[in-house]
Amino acid sequence: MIGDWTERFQGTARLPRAVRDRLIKVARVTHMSEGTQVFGPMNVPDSLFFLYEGRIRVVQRSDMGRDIVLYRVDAGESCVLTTACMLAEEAYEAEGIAETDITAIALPKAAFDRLVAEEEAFRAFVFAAYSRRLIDLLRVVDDVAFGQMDVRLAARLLALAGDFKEVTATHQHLASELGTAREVVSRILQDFQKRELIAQSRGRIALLDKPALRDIAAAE
Amino acid sequence: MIGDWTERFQGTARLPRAVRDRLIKVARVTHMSEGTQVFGPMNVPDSLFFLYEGRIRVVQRSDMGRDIVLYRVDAGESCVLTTACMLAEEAYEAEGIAETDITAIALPKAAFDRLVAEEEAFRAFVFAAYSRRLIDLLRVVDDVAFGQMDVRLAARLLALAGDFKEVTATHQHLASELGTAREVVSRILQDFQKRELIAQSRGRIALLDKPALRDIAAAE
DNA sequence: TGCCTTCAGTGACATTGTCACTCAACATGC
DNA sequence: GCATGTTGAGTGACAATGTCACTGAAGGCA
Repeated sequence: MIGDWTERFQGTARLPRAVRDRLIKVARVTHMSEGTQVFGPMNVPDSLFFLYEGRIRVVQRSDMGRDIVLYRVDAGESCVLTTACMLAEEAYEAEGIAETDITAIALPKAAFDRLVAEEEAFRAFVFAAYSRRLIDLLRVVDDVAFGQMDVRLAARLLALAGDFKEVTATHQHLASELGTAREVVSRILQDFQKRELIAQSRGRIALLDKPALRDIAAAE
Repeated sequence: MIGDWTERFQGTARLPRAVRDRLIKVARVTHMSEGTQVFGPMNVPDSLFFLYEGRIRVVQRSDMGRDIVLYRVDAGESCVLTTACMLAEEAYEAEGIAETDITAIALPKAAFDRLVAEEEAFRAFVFAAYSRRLIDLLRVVDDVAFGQMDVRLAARLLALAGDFKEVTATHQHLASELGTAREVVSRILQDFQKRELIAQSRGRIALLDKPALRDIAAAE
């Protein structure tokens, strides 16, 4: 059942069967439950993680209470920040939190090294993963440095909602997504509510007018 | 004279002579003068750059006039953002600008691939470079999202001054370093001046009290 | 029903960003 | 020297965002 995990991997670099088979041999499958800290400053892994099932949220945490979500690792992707940390052996402050129950595949460093050396497809996959995260972070920098908060909030609501019409999140959660304060989120949501773009109840936000929200989010 | 370039490379992964010799064979040496755009959205390189001499400033540019410096590439380092871009083939908005005259070594993609496959030291070097930049970007996100402007400005002044007592930069330049507006920099520098931490003249800032500035910068 | 915890709303204020200017410092040509 | 143009810096008013100290509402539970 784990045998087909590589088929889930996205991006330009799908791994062929031969690579997949080699991976399976050396990998250890691990499970973690929702809310677990997968990695963090105090919790540096000695293996490289590939996510088979579930989702990880990677968060930058400030000395004060504020957080900001850097990106999410979905099933089929690799979490290169752990790799980065392992290889650079530098301090960093980001932490990864299991947003659902997860199944991950841990690849010991030596095995990783050998695969990178010997399998071109694997190499391409790893580099693509790195590149993707670098570009994700560029996006975050752009948003935080130059983006307006209402724009960012509208975009985040739409992203969190997906195909649904409702988001289950407190104002505090949304603030921690965007790296701002709860009061700021409250203010902007009030405004959205007055304009009848959303309806609020405790812990839930109904998106009444997605097209209008998309307009706001597009002003980026 | 270029033969010893690998010796300059920093970090955990210095390249041994064998790797170095292979590199020299396939690399093309290029020169660019100060102010040239080394790479950018409209100017995607087809090779991987290793900087032999000089410095490159990597800047994120917003749709409005504002900029922010992401990091600098010094002699002996590699510019992985170009790599990232090449491999991911995704759009990005950052651009690299030669801050001095530079000498770079361009490695065609095929040669890069072969070296990564065959030379463990080179592989380690490349991964370390990626990791370093990821961590640099985490730092930028942290600064922009949670840092106070006076703290960031004090830190940047000290960094730009190095061992000297004076910084040659306009308020606009400093604003573009930090991703803020000129007026904000002016205000804060006024304050520093009133407190006799600096002295200003057109285009130059003398750091009168570095220890005090360091105190301010340390409040990060 | 009466507490208790968590979530959301509010007003005052500080910091930062934006806009529309003015003035000062240098460069250049006469 | 002087007139003029260009660039760098200062200023005040205002908007957006962040911080603080609250209040009150919603839901859980004994």
